[in-house]
Amino acid sequence: MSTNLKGKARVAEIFRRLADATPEPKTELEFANAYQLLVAVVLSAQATDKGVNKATRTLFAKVKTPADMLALGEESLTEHIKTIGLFRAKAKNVMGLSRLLVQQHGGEVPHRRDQLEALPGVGRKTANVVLNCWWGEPTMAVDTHVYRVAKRLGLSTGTTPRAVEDDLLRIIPQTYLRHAHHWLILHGRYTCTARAPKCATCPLSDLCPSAGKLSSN
DNA sequence: CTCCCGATAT
DNA sequence: ATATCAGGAG
Repeated sequence: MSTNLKGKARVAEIFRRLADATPEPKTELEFANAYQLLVAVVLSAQATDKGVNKATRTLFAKVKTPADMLALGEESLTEHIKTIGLFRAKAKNVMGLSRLLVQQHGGEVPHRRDQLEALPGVGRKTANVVLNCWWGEPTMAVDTHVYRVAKRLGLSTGTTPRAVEDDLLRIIPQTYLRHAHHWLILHGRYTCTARAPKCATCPLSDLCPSAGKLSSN
């Protein structure tokens, strides 16, 4: 952290650089509509996007709506997602949320946090992803990457995803909020990795209090 | 807090 | 071999 920037100026510079590197960041999950996005995000818990995409490529060719999923059935869904971790619980949740979407939301994905979080397998983080990725709302989904990167960069000292989310929403300039969570995810996935962060080639190293420390925060 | 749980990177 | 991967429910 050699660059002499502090407080709001340092935070702004961090996101200015991330924005410069990836002007229009987007999720690496593959989907063709809001329902498929929701399912993909539920399946992505503790799994890689690549692994989820491999499974959903064949699944989403057949299943485009919650009604399609009910018609497919849990047994068949389980077969499609067997290569993804936690597949039994996820299959049950996806069937449950699909049933609820048909019964209570006319087969549509609700545009409201409380209605999203009422769906089985959907918590705050998943709801935040759908609200941001589909409707472009300035939410901050705190996943494993965002949590790690935010703490290493000293953007938050929170010890829960919710605390980190609140800190980030407070300190990130409005203009960057819409894309902030994708920037932090991409940075965490490819540069500020969990085990061996690439500080030597990191574009933020001069702004980062953890640069070169090789801990895991 | 524990459980869920296969694929991949290190 | 084992840490990690777009977490959530009980």
